[in-house]
Amino acid sequence: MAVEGTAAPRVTRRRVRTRANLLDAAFAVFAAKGFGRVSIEEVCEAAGYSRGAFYSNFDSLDELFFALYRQRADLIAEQVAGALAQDGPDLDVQASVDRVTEVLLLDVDWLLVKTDFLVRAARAPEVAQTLLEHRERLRQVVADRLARAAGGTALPAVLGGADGAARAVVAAYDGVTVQLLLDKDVEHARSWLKQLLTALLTDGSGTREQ
Amino acid sequence: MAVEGTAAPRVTRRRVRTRANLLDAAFAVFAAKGFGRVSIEEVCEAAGYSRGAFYSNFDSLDELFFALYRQRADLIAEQVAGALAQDGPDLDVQASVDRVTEVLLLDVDWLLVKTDFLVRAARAPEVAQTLLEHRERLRQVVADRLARAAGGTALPAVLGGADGAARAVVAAYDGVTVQLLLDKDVEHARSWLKQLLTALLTDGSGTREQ
DNA sequence: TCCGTTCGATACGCGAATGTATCCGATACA
DNA sequence: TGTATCGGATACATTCGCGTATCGAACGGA
Repeated sequence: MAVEGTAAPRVTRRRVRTRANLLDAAFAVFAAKGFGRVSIEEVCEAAGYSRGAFYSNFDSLDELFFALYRQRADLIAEQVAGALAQDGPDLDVQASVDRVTEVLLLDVDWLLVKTDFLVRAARAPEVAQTLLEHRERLRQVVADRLARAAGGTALPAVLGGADGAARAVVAAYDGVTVQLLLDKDVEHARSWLKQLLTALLTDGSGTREQ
Repeated sequence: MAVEGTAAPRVTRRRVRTRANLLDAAFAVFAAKGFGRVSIEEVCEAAGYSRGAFYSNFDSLDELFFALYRQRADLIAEQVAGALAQDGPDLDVQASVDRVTEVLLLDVDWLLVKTDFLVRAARAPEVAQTLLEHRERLRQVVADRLARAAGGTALPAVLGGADGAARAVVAAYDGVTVQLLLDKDVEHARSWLKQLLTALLTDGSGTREQ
């Protein structure tokens, strides 16, 4: 027996597939042309449906975009958490940095879409809320990892503990992302992010120049 | 006698004013609604002109946006250069960090427009070129300043000299910008950027925690 | 002040994208 | 397998923004 309070909407199998297809197509189209330059029809065409299917599943392009972001953001969050959880409690930070870097700078298309979403969020507080929550989740995962490792490696006090350091990690990620979006050099971005994170999370004792 | 090779286009005074007004209005409208959601007519209305004036001065919204970006970006570049040049050759980095931070995080509207421009650049290589050049100019100014101060304060070697450090400064700026666009807390962003830059440009010797 | 040029306003036609209303085929369940 | 419901396609009206062509007024030089 369905335990739902309201009338059961009869969970159709086809609907789920269609919705997923629309989301996937939207991701590709948004990445290629940018959210601001995409019409509903383009998404439908890319997914192999007509506009009727779209309006049956979403109210507006904005709503689809929002759903798309949540879907992918959750996925990334899981991957990052996975990359950080899989090693022991007192392993070196360096290894974690490497693994997280691989995950964060895996897919340029995602960075493109994410930046589009940022632009939207910057002008819509309720959208910004979602993005902030996602970032907060990521930050928390990183902070936990750093706190666990704090026994082994010391953090620069200027940042204010594992919490501040985690914030710095996110900032570095965002900063490198910007450059990557312009020069499209993923490998360079990766190595540079590793470098940045290393500089931030370890102090430079014994290796300063001149 | 006009020394121009081609026929003199008779530099009208009114035209200059109109163009400037359109650019100013565009800045306000773009900041408020985002480039992707602005029509030519909206810009004209905000400036107090009709579409005829627009098409007499620009070929497309893209062209106006491009012109707008160049104008403002040059302005910022000058301000930053000024903030860094005004102190002596061997003054402490800290003072420069403070002054530059004030300039860079002065105007949220500019950050909004700049991010819109980034999104466009990410999908149009020729636009990206302009943005990269602007960033390169900024980076160079910072690198010069850091090189001058290198005698006084040591830089963490992980970043690879003044050049790498300058790159890191830009990345930190971009990273903090993202957060600022979401929470709109300019003061917090400023103090945090200072903190980040300090952590990046000085090593943590003697002040690490635990 | 007069005149030729330039600038910007107005009016028009056009195409694209939207949202809706309706219809037919697919699907789930008995 | 029959049937009621659901999902997506099609067709339509409408709105919106664009680009152009034309006209009157402002401007700058003599």
